[in-house]
Amino acid sequence: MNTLSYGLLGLLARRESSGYELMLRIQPFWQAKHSQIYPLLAGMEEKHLLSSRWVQQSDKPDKKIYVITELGMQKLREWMYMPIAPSVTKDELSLRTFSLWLSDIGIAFDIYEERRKIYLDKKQYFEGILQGIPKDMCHFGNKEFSNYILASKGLMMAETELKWCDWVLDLLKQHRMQTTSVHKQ
Amino acid sequence: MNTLSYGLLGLLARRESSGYELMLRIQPFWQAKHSQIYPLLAGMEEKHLLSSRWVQQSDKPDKKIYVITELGMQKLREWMYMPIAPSVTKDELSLRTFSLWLSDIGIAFDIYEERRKIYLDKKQYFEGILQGIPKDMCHFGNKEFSNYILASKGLMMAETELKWCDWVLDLLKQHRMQTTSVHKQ
DNA sequence: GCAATCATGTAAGGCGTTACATGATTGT
DNA sequence: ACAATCATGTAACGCCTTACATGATTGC
Repeated sequence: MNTLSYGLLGLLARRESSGYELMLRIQPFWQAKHSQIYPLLAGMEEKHLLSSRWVQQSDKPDKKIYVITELGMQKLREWMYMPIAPSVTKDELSLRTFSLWLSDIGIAFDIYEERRKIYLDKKQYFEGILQGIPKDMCHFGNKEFSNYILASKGLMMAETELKWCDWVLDLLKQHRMQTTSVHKQ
Repeated sequence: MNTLSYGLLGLLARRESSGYELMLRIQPFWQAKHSQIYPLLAGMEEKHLLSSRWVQQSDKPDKKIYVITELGMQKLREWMYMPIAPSVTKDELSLRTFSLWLSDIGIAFDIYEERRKIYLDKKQYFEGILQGIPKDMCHFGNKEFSNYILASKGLMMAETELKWCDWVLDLLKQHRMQTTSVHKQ
């Protein structure tokens, strides 16, 4: 069983979901495509960690709802005592930043302004999540506590990323002003 | 050519390196093992993006130094105009946090205190990097500028992660105090 | 009309990890 | 003694992405 499987088990322990819905729920914390999740869920059902039923829908396509079994809950509880792998990040922007000195300042502006928008969207996404969480439910032992602290982390990180982007854009603006004033002299 | 290859090309454009050194240099921004990097570099040499020479060392094992070619520089410059993929993060702690309500508060303390140490190390690592960068070199067009803004981001992110961890640990402490006082009443 | 969302699935191939293999030097 | 660091490489396997396949509904 890999980490993603345990993550899906954890989401299903909170409430039953379709594969499609699980894919959307896990996105903000672990980017996985439907083509990875569907076979994984099928495998977990074969191992009796999950059970499923088809639900007919009139306006939308039929969906397969997965429910966690007692064996699944057992495996999930065991997972909580296992060592946690360090976080892995792969951000092309960091690698691109290494080679910034090769291109002109216009490209640099485009790159960080584009990224700024992404961070702003991210910030607003987590602000929306936090607004939907009733604050009196946010204490340890409650399922809402996890949503609360995860959304708070998402918001804090997005705010920092946004701050960094603005700072970089300021440095670029300062440089552009200095070089144009040199031209005028 | 994948993103990691361009990242390695970008590092080699700044200065020549061995495969081992490249593995260490790219770690903070893109986690890749030597077993992935060595065959990649060999492939890039076959495509004439790099050239290599063996350097003998008396105290340490011999090393193969890679140098970027003019063709490699050309490919790297072209890359700077291509769209940038969004950042991908896989953090087991986030998935573990979903299922926090299943385990007792002692486990929760262990988990976030362990992570706190990692964030503190990360913060100190980037502080060290920043201290080694001469501030007068930190403007656009200079190679040091990239190091400066990347290390600044690393530091800002680590500080935020640390702040978040302390905040979570505080919430856990508050909860523990409330529940023990209930027991006393 | 065209794109997006909802919904599930498979197949091929590329990306990445773990393990194997070797071997000297340095620090605990 | 034992672990860590330096240094390069290969092989097997698992993770993950891209593309293929289908099809209804909703909004622009």
